[in-house]
Amino acid sequence: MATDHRTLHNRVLAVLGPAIAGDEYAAGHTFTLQGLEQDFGVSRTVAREAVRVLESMRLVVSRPRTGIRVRPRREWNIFDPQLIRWRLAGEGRMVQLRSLNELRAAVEPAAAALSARHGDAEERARLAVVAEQMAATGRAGDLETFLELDIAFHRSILELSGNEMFAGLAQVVAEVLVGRTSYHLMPLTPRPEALRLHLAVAQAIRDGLPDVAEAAMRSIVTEVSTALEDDTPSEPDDAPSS
Amino acid sequence: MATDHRTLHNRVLAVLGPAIAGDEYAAGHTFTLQGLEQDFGVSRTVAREAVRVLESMRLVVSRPRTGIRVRPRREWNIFDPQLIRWRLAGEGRMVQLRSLNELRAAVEPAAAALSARHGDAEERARLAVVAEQMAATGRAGDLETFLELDIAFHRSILELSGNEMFAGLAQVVAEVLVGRTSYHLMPLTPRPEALRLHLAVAQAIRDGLPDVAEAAMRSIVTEVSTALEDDTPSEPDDAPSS
DNA sequence: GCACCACTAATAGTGATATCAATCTTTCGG
DNA sequence: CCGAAAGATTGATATCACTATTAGTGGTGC
Repeated sequence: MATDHRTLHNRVLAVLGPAIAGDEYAAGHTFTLQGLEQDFGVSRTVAREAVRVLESMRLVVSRPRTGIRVRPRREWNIFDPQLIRWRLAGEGRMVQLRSLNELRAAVEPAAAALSARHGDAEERARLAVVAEQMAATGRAGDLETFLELDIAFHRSILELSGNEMFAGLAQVVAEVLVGRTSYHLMPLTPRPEALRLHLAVAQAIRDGLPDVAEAAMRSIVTEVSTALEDDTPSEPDDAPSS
Repeated sequence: MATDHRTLHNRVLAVLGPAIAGDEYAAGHTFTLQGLEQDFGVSRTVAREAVRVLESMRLVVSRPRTGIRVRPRREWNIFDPQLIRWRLAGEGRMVQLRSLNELRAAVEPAAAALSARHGDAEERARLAVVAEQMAATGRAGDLETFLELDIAFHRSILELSGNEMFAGLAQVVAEVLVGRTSYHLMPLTPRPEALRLHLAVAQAIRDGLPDVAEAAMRSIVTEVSTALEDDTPSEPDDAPSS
């Protein structure tokens, strides 16, 4: 999940990416390769490779004589999990989380229904086990393990749906959950209602009840929505690796 | 929308990207930079930049001594519009379209409802105009203009929803519509029912009726789903620029 | 005098090449 | 069985020639 920092251009990206994604540079701001070389103390090759990546995410365009220009936000590839992580690290965190949650509200119930219909029986059964483990670690207050299980739970459902695009969102959902935890937007011990709902989803999927699974999943994400409205942001306890 | 082919590395990508995305190389297959240099007759610089882009899309990983390895498909950033276009050009076109349509079925009705609630009044009114134009050009059999209007219609709704993530899907939906048209998966003249539904969505959004807008939009995408089940694939009439 | 067009020059990015460093894998020897 | 060395491949730097784009500059015609 964490980005590979072995290469120099990735280390440049780890600084430049969040800066652009966090709106520190207005759309239209231009960099030059030479400027980047100097600012980061890297060779031209490295600077260029970093720019190529930003370009493929549509954060910037590079043109001769003009330099490297920051694109308006609406042109960005905002489904890139890397970009999501960068944005969750910045100012617009809460706005971003609310957007992402609206997306989850649209997709995850549909995925749960599909999973109940088409998912592999063995996998479906395993889901209930994960939900039980979530309840146990949740009540014990082991947030780290809980996060892992939570990610596994939602990932399994998105993958069980049999739809590649839904499965592709697993990475996005994982970023959201990690973000919510590391920025303390998660209650210290998960709400019992949430734990109950996860179990309900798992059982409905296991028992092949699409409508029940869909409704329960919808409850999960709408519960998160209301929580996000109330909660106040805070500093990360452990800066997520970009 | 079309990719910029002015740079060499983009021309390399235009060949290599569709080849990998189209499963011509199994997961685990490795390239070497030297091999790419020779195959494409480009310098190391260019080959590396192309690899960097593929790497940022998570299609490959590059490691010393090992080379450039193709990742399993489930790790790809399948929401990248570039990648979607590459995949729509390949064998798995129909599977991909069905997945994308299931995604649309989850998202677009929700977006339509949000637009009816929160969208700017002027923009909402303009939607009905676009729907009328669609009906006119559709009946006239002007598929090219129809496609443009269709894209504009869906893009407007996704943007009016006020949710950045939904707006980000506009690019994805556009790729789908372009793909369906250029691979002749679109009827020669749009079905009257579809035209009627687009108008219904536009009017419901204009009149601030979320539930009606949502239901009508749901009808649009489910109609497409059933159409996709029956239709048989065919060759592109004009290869879409990658 | 003003508008417009063509030419010119400066400025980035683009592409190629050479060279060395770092790293991972495999193999071979103890 | 373990560890060290060798070999292969990417990673990084430096440098040069090329090209596209823009801004200026000057001339021409109205």
